[in-house]
Amino acid sequence: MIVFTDETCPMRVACRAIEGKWKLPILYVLCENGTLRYNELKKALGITNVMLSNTLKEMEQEGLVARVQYNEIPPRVEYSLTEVSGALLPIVQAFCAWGETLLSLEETD
Amino acid sequence: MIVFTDETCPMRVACRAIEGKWKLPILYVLCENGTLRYNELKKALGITNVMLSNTLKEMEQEGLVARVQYNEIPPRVEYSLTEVSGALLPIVQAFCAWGETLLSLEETD
DNA sequence: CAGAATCCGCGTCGATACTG
DNA sequence: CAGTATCGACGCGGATTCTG
Repeated sequence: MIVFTDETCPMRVACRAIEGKWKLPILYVLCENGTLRYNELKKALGITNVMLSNTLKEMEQEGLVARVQYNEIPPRVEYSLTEVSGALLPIVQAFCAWGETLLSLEETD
Repeated sequence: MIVFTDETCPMRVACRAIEGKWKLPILYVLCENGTLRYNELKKALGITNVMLSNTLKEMEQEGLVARVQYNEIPPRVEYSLTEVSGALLPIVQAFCAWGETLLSLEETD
């Protein structure tokens, strides 16, 4: 029987990579909109500074987002997908499509 | 710009459906193994009674798992995917494949 | 076997204010 | 503009025990 408890269970590894409330949403808006600035992410997500900056920092370390900082005034920092997270694009889109069917199911009851 | 804050954002709807620590893992083991009994789920996941029974109850109400109870002694209850959650199968598998690539990346560093 | 009940720590998450 | 600092609440999630 396939189990989730194995350290090498791929689903376990994948789940750990996107755990938390905001990682998937962040990947989503980056998928849909491409490169975004910090405040654009914030608006698109409806997230607080604490959660956004912490989550982005984690994701950067895990290689899920790329951060580019321009030394201008006012500051400009842009976030985008990486090679690793870019591979999630079809999955994100399929997952989204599934969300649409859920939505249409809700309407009919 | 595509935003996550809209109530009708499909990603938002989809995320809400699988939120929490255990819903995706449960769907995964049901995808991989087919119908499972309560204790089989428990073993495959490494989850406590509280979390398993609560999460299953939620998922049943949301239409993500089907519960069939046989009135035998000792009791037997079997859980399986539904039409709605069955649609997630390709996504779960793709997500798993992504987990494999993560795993292979970990090995090489 | 398939849960329900209870108790509780700790991490998640958010609001608010502040800074280079 | 792009964050950091601090504080606090809430509830997720777990250990243990018990039941039909």
